[in-house]
Amino acid sequence: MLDLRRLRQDPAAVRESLARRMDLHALEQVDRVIELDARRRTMVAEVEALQAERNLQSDEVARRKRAKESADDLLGPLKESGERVRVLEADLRDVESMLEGHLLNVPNTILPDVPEGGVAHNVVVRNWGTPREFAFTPRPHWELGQALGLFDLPRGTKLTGSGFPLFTGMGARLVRGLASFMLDLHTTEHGYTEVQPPYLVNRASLTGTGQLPKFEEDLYHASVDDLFLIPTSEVPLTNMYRDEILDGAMLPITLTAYTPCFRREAGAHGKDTRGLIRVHQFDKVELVRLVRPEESTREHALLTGHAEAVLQRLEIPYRVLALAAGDTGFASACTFDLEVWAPGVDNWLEASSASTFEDFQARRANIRFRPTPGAKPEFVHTLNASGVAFPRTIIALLENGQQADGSVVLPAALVPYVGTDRLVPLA
RNA sequence: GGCGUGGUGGCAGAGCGGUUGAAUGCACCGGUCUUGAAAACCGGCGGGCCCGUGAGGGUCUCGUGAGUUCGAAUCUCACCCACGCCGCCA
Repeated sequence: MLDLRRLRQDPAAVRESLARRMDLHALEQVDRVIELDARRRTMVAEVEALQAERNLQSDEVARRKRAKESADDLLGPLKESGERVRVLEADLRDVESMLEGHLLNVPNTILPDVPEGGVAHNVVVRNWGTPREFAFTPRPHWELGQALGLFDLPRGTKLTGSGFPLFTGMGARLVRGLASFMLDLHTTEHGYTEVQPPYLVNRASLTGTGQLPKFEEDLYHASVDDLFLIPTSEVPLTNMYRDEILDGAMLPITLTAYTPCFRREAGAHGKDTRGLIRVHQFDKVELVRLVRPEESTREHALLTGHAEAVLQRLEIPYRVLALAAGDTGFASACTFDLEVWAPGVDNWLEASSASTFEDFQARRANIRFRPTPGAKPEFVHTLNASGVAFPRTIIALLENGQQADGSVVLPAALVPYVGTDRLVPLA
């Protein structure tokens, strides 16, 4: 949520920043917000002036009653002005709810360093690792997975539908190993606190992080209880501190969680339907940081490094993309994507997205802190990154590690967790 | 699912329908004292919004929303949440 005062003070700067998203709708929303904000302030002044007058008269009634004097002459006018206040307040509430409705649909502003343009203008800021030279044509992960008995996608489809992968045997073991490996890395070496959160969350939580109200169609909904399956553990982790005022000494708060993620992927039908590239349910280890505003740029780099460390330990070649303004997510002010190299499908696949939201989520979720004891509360800055998403990591492990004999060599870091250095085809 | 109890400021915990934004204690901030610290003492101390360059002023807020009333933390209704017991179940 944007800061109304900032919008009021310098609407041109906000509009300019939003324009970089190349989202005309956002600009229209902002204009509505500016208009409603002005209306709201006029109405507030009016209601409050009337209330102030009423309060004085009401105090006079109280004073006279205490002095055992008659106050009957004041009661009539007070009753009447009470009705007027009631009406004005109802109008005010209407305007305020419209204002909030529009404001919640305005995306975050973009940071100055973010590249201009749309998806095509994302910038590769660095590469890590060197894609292997293959003496044979590398096979796609779905062939490898089937040959190695790691997953059974047709049966997963039978259980639920397409996009709900079923891992089996060493595949299931690999998933479990990856979870332990990543959590161990982040908790022992990067200092995160491990969390095991609920997988269903309420509307307030999803509004806090920005998935609602705009992206409801992307979420699985348990309608009887009006709860939603989490699309990422960013939602429960960030919302842990919703409506709180934190002690500045607690910051930065750094959290990690291993959870499944559920995404309807509405509008993505027919895209990347093969294998594990795009699925409705996947596991992910998430990293969330709540930090002091002045730290957020540095924290963003640190966070990105934590996600990169996972891929480095797994010896997976990857590249870091600075997303262009037009490709940056609704709530994000700046995002770096980590894309792993997948030789079998001959493509780079997003395995992590590291974003800084500045105070956008903190305003929605009302997460504040006191810079020093006794000081006025300020909004924290929130950041998060996948550290990292499983399916595409598994794709990269399989496709990069595959050997001519059909086996897959695992990176050394994973051996203690999976119990073998090599996955071999079923007999 | 049934019955019961309760939701007040960072925490604990008072609160007759009218100088109560809310006693008191703790915590916290500033000060006195001290070589320093502790203790003691003095003072301050919720949050949002609006107006104001500022000092400051106004308004709202005692789970949420409606209602009664000139006036509600205090009365009524609905909802939400927490806790306890029973039932069911991992």
